[in-house]
Amino acid sequence: MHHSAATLECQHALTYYNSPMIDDSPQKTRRCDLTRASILSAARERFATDGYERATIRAIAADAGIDPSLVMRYYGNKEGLFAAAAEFDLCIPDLSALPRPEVGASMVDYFLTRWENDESLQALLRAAATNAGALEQMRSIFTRQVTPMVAALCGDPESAPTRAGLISSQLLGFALCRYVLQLPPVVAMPRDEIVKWLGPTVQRYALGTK
Amino acid sequence: MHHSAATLECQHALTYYNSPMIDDSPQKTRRCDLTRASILSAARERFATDGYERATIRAIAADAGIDPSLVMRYYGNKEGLFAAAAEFDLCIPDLSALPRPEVGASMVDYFLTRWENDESLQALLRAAATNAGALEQMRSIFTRQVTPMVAALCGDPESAPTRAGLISSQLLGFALCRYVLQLPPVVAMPRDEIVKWLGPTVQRYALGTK
DNA sequence: GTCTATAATTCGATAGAC
DNA sequence: GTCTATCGAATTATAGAC
Repeated sequence: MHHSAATLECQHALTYYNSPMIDDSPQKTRRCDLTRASILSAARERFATDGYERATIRAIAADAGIDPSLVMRYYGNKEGLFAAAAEFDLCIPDLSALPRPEVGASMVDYFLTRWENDESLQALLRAAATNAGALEQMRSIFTRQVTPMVAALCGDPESAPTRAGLISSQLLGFALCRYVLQLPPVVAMPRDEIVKWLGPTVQRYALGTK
Repeated sequence: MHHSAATLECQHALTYYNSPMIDDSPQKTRRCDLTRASILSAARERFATDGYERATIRAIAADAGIDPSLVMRYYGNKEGLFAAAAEFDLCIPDLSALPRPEVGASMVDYFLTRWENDESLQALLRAAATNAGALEQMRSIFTRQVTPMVAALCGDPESAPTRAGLISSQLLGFALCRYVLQLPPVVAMPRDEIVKWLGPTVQRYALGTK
């Protein structure tokens, strides 16, 4: 589902459009919020399917059923819109409590779920090929979320970045082939088969040796 | 629309400037050919670094030191130019003669060399995120070159497409992280270490079991 | 063969009415 | 708050001079 970026932006809007003295505790959903949410939703879909350059503000506004100038009003410019649409947290769960031999399969399973339920990731991957902001965001997620997770798992701060890079190469590569390139046999693979094939690979990258 | 008039234009020019009776076997390099070559070279570089949309014909022409309209004359339109710049053959060598346990490492080693010496591949990967033609070309390479190679290797026509998909996911994913996303630890990995980590993975995808 | 000039679109962004 | 109208810039692509 759609995460926290919308909420953050809305809070910003609330503090701006409401006098500091007014208490808006009843969480009233205003038309403004609906508009903002529909823009973000349409933006995620367009960015995910078309990439950064081909996703036009006009098309996004049309999908959201509003005027293009509203997009500019709420998000400043196209970069700002993309940043809001692609902002998200991997929310990596704590895997260190799991039995060691299961971490590989668990990671694959978790990332598959994440990919299928969040268009932001696809938008980010597609856009990273051409857009500098998207690229920086992918690097940031890798450094601040994936690498620490792997470090906590393998307990070796020295090899953790390399291991995180290897894991990312396999998981991102699979997502690339399945969701972006849509190679037929990769699209056709059932979920349990994916876990059986990729699980041991990720397991070795995370905890094994060369 | 302007179909594949690119090659047609060239042949037209050749038959026009050479009398049908004249034999030009000594491979005389004409100015026309140099121009075409410099355009292609500049196009590969731009498409590889900027992706399809951001690589403009103007910039490519400027890099090649010629007029933008010449690009149109030789390649018809932007799609035609990209097709010409990204067209290539993986030239996969015959690995079936190798000792079985070495095929994984050999494949990784071969693809690494290919990636580092041919900008077309990077151009194709970057462009595939947004351009339909590039996407179709990647699928074509997968179906007509990678899958047959894997089939010949594992001897099982049924599992070959899936195995080819898995191998592609790892190799393309690594290229994505190293050349496009440029994740620091992945960029820093020395070549022998890459082979040691990815070799067994590819080996298992090609010949092993789940 | 190469270049000049420009047509024809398209898009991001702004100003302002209501 | 939302929409109309439009500007300015960038791009692909064409026509034609030399």
